[in-house]
Amino acid sequence: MTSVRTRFAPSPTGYLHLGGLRTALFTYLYARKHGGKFILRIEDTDQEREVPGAVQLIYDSLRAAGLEYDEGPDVGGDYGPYIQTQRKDTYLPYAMQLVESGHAYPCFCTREELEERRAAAAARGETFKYDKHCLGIPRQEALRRMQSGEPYVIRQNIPAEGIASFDDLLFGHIEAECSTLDDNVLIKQDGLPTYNFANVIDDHLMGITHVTRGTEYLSSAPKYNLLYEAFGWTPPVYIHLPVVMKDATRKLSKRYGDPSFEDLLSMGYLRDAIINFIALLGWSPGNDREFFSKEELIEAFDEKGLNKSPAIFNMDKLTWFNAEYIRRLSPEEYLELATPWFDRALGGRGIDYCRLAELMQGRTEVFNRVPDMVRFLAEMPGYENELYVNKKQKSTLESSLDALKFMLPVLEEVKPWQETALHDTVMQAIAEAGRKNGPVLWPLRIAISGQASTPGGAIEIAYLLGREETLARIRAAIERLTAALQTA
RNA sequence: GGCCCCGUGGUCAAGCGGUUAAGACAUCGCCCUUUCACGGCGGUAACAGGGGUUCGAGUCCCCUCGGGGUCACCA
Repeated sequence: MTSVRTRFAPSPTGYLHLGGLRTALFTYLYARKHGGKFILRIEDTDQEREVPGAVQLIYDSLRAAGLEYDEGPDVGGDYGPYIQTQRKDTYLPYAMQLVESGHAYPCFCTREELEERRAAAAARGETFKYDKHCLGIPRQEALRRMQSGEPYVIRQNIPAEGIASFDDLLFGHIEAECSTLDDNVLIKQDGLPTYNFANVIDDHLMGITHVTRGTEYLSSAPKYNLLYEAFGWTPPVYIHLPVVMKDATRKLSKRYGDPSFEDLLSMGYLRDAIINFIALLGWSPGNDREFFSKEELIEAFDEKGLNKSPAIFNMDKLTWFNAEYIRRLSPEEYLELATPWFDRALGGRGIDYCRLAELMQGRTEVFNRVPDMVRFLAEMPGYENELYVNKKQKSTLESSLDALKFMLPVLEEVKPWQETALHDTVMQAIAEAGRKNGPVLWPLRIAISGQASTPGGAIEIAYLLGREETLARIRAAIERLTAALQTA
C-alpha cells in the first residue's frame, strides 16, 4: 500500500485566487486525511505569462492559509526540483521515448502556417484539428532536421480511432472519442514542455497518487491517460473539482474586482473563517454542521461529500462566518486584532481601547468596517436633528432639549468619570425625577454621538468620550436644539 | 458550433425509490433592549420542463431547456 501523495500545482501568474485556494485546501485535506504528503509544484513553463513575484506570493498565501506543504521549492524534498523550468532537461528524453514508440512525433509546421490553416478552418465553420502533416516525414529525416537546428515541436500522436478514457473519483468514468482529440504539442519550440506533457511526467516522477485540479481539465484528461498508457505507467486517481463562481454565469475573477485570498485577509476577514467557508463551498460533511477548525476539517473530510456542480461564492455568508469567528475570539485576541483598526480612526485620542473592544467585539463583522463605526468618538459627526425624534422612545425635539438640560448638571457632578458611577448617578437621577429611561437616554446618546447606531448606549459612550468631551457635546447640542426650536 | 460536465428555495446545501423535502446565509415579522448588534421565536421561499421505468421518483432512463468547461507552441 503506497501512501498518498497529492500536489497543488499553480502557475505563477498572479495572486492566489479563491478558486485556487479551495483546490489547494481540498488537495491538502485529502493528503492529511489519509496521512499522506502534500506537495507544492510551480508550473511555470509558460515564461511569457509568468508574473514577477508571483511565486513568492504563492508561498506566502499558502502559509497564511495554514496549508503547510511537505515538499516544495522552498522547503525541499526528495523529488525536486519543484519548479518546472528547473526540470527543463528531464522532459525531452521522455518525449523522444514516445517518438521512438510512435506515440509522438516531431512537427516542423510554423506558427504562421498553423494560424493560416486554423483561420481557414474557422472560415469554413469547422473546428481546427492538426492534420498530422508532419507524421508523414520519415523518422530518419525528421531526426536529421531536428539535429540540424531546425525549429520543431513534438506532438502527441493520438490514434485515429478508438476511445480514450479515465476514471474520476467524483465524475466517474469519462470517455472521449479519439477522433475528436487533437495532436497537442508536448514539447514547445523553446524546449519547455506544455502543461499537457509536464503534468503527466512530473506527477509520475514525483510519485503523485491523487491528482486534484479544476474541472477545466476534465475534457483533456483522457489524452493524458493515453500518455500514461504509452509509457506503461499507472495513472493517478483523479479528482476534478468544480469551479467557484461569482454568479450563475461568471467565474470568480480578479478582473471583475472579486477579492483574492490576500485581499480578504487585508480587509479583516479571519483566516480560519475564510478556510471554513471555502471548505463548505462544494463540499458538505453530510450533516448540518457548519463550524470546523482545520484539524476538524481533516478529520471530517471525505471526497464523498464533494459536489459536482459549480458553487457561487456568497460574500454575505463569508461575512457571517467571519462575525461568528470574531465573537469566538478571546477579549485579548480581539483587542489585539482590532487595535490597528481603532488606530485608523482614533489614533492618539487616548480612548480606552479595552472597553471599546468589549463593546465592539459582538458588533464586528469585518475589521475594515471598524474605523467607520468608532470614528464618532474622535470627532463629532454632522447629523440631522431628526435623529432626536424617536416615537418608541417618546422623544421629540422639545423633550430632547428638556432631557439634555436635565442631564447636563447631573453629569457635571459625576465623580469619578467611571462607567459604574455614570450609570448609577444617571439612573438614580432619572428615577428620582420620575422620568423614563428612553426619553432621556435616547437624546443623550444622539447628542454625544450624532448617530442612530453606536457601539454601546449613552452611558458607555459618555465614558469612552471622557468628561470634558461629553459635557462639551451636550452643551453644543443644547445650543443647537434651542436654536432649532426658536426658528420653528 | 463539436465534444465533455452539471441542474433541490436568491445563495450554500442534506437527501442516495416511500420524508410534512433538513439545516445555514440572506430576507420579512415579533420578542428582548437606553440605539444598533447579539440572542430567542416565527414567516416567505426549491426538486428546470416533458416523457418513460416502478405499486411508488428530487432520487433510475430518455429528450428538451438552462448553465459551465474545452477545442493554443496557456495552464
